[in-house]
Amino acid sequence: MADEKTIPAYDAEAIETKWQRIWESEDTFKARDDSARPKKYVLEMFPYPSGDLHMGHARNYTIGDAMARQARMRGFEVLHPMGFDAFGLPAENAAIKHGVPAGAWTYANMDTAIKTMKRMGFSYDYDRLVRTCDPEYYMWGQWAFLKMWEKGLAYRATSPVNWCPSCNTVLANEQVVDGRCWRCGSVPEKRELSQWYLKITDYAQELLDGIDALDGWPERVKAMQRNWIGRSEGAEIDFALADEDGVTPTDRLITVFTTRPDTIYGTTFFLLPPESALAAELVAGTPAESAYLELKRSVEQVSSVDRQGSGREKHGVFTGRYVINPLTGRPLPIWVADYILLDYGTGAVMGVPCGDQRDFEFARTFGLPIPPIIAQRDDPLYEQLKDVQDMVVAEVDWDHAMDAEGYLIQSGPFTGLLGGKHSPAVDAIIEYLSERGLGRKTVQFRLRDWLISRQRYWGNPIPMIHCDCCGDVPVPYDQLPVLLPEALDLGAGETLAEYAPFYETTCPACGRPARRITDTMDTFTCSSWYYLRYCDPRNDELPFSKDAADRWMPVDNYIGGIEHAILHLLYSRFWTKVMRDLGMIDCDEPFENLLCQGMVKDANGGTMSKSRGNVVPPSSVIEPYGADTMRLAILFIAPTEKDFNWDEEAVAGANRFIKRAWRTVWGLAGSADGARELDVPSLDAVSAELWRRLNELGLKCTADFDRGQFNTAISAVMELVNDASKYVQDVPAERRDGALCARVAHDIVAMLSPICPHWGEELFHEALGATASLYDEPWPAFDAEQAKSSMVEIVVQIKGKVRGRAMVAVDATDGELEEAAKAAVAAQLVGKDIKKIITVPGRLVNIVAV
RNA sequence: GCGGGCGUGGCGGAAUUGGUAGACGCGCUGGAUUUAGGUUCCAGUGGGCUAGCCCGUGAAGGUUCGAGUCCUUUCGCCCGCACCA
Repeated sequence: MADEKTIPAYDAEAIETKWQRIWESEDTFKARDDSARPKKYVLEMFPYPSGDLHMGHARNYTIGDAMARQARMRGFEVLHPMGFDAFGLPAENAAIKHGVPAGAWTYANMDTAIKTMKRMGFSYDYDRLVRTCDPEYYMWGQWAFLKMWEKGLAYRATSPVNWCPSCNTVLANEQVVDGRCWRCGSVPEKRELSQWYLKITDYAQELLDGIDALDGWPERVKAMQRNWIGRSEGAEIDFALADEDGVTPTDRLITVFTTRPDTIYGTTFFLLPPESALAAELVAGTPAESAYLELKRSVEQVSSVDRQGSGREKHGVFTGRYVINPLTGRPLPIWVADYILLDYGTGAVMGVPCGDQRDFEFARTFGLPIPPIIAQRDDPLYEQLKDVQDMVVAEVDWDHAMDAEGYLIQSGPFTGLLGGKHSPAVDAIIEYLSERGLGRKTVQFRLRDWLISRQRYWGNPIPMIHCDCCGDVPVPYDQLPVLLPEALDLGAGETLAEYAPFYETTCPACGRPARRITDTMDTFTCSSWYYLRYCDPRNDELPFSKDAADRWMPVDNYIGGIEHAILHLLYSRFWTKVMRDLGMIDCDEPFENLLCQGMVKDANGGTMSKSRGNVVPPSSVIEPYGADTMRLAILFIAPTEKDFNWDEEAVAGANRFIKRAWRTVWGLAGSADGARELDVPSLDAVSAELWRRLNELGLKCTADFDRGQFNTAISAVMELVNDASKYVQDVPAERRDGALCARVAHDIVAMLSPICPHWGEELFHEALGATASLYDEPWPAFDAEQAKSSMVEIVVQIKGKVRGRAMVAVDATDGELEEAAKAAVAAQLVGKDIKKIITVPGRLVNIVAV
């Protein structure tokens, strides 16, 4: 019998070290490919090894670990792997700064991080560890590139790209955030370069459609992806370039894209972007040329940051040339304007000042006419022009464009139709244009192809060879991997492009001397499929076997930061679909449920950063309190998806609870009677109530775990610990039910163990006498029937206001409920007329009386 | 401008389908233990007053026997995208 004096002290460090050693030596968390249990794949976004782990990692992995451990107890075969996104620029920078090879720096950091992961007690299957900078991993990225090359999904093209002058490399569109480099914050320059791309646009429609089925993803992430893909329905319309006389159409057509073909009768000018080759050609040698060149130059000087914002003043130059409006036959002056983008749509726009705010502002700036072609029913113009097909009113006096729905006026045969996005007028005009070969219905995406080449050393080499005779030739599969050389002297500024032992080779097609491509792939290519490699991490014939991937995929629970809402999560969806089309897997969405955990801020709500000096390192909590307290605090302070401010008091509170629960379990264990089965009918009233609470709170805790709502799961266990400790305190030892004590102790330990695993194992073995791991133990079963009490307190309302309470049998009939309720508030019903009585069994009775 | 989300005590936050608002914890107040501090334990803790009633989930309406929850309007905040035609 344990009393206060014999309960061992809670020594977190000793307990945690002990169990970490046992789990490791017993392979407790190995995922078995041949298990008959249903699978669950729990995954946290793998870290970049830039040093030790920080609080954000600790939170991310604690959430995943609690899920993984609970899933195991719930009978799943759990795959819970970890790895490192190990290529990237910080390693190169460190190499240059400290003179250490990038690889050595990276591997040392990974070792540090693994130590911390183990110290936190995360239940990873370390046998499946993946490091993206290992040749055994990255060669399969090269393999995938070659497969995509064969399918036409990888290609080389020359176009204006974002060049980061500080990182000395190009960036993908997705990596330019708010007009700045996602990593270093520099403003990228536009450069015309030959670069390598993956054709993610081939999957634009499928990537968009797939979002609808991602029920387990947060709305905001789905919204961001939809936004990024940016589908627009509209029409392409061909405008004939006019001869130099400005009125005679030539054979040369310039096509525009518009979502509002219904407004074509309101077009009064035609727009090209400053970078347009056509614009340069049109003005060459004309009086407009110098003004055009000046505009072009000024646009190049303005950064893309400053070019943003709809309030910006618009600049333009008239080229002196015209196109012909295909429906009205009227000539339209061609202007070059700085608000037109070269790489969206067709790079040419019809200017409709009446229906588009930007065009409106442009027209006002340059004195171009703004004829009304759309009006709402309550607009006087509507009455005046609803039947007028010809242009009668050539100018409006509005102060902004009318871009809402309205009825077409002065619009030829389409006058009177309802116009707007997806309107009858749009359909009618597209049909009219199509029949005459002047235009066609089309869909535009904002999504661009994924620019994957980087002019950096520490990355996965693109497995291509350039031969002067044969062009770009793929490295044969049997020559993979293209190894990244380790002998480069980064400190001296040497690059792959200058390192002859790497780039000198022969052409696989003709055998003549040729040069390897010295660009490496964007690190996001490495992180786009690591979750597939975990399924079969040591395969040396394929990136993964189909059997293994089909067994484990999709990832059931994916946990990580919101910062990857577009980049990583979109690329991974794309990669998965490519693998599916290669016949490598059956599934076509990699992540079933996505949880974006909130940030850990400092005590004042500020972002933790080294430069601010407000970083709370995980070790500062582990050392005084232990990993279990840290895990408990992280999960209890706030719901997983919300930001929280680091709170030293709350951590101390978590430690207080874990110690109290420790004492309570030992106290219960001291009264336990392992030999006897729990006999519920024989329990006395106090014991029966504890039994009922165990079932009630156990059910709540289980449901909260299933929803990933750890803060309330913990609060349910806290309530149970409160009740149990009161029981031990109030009931004399000889009157406690030993079997009940054993059961309650066991269930408290089991329910808290996904969160405080070392604490759980120690109590399970030392206080409760178990011999096998707690994680081979099934999650406790609770019974909804046993959670009910025989009597229940109901609320008695009069006209919806609480006026009294009554104890009734839980299975009381409506009539009994009414009688009990009336008795409880009899005094307040005197002289009143009861109109109606509503009864809600087990909850309340509402008496409507006046 | 477009899209997503959120407003509940001093604080973090609870509240399946509309059914006792504020679970659980932090903090605070009082008490016990203690030489003291800390620890632990007990009691209390939304606001108001005339002390058993009134008011209370950003605000105002509505539906309902009954609204934090549903509907309408409105205010405030956060996040993402944005000269995308």
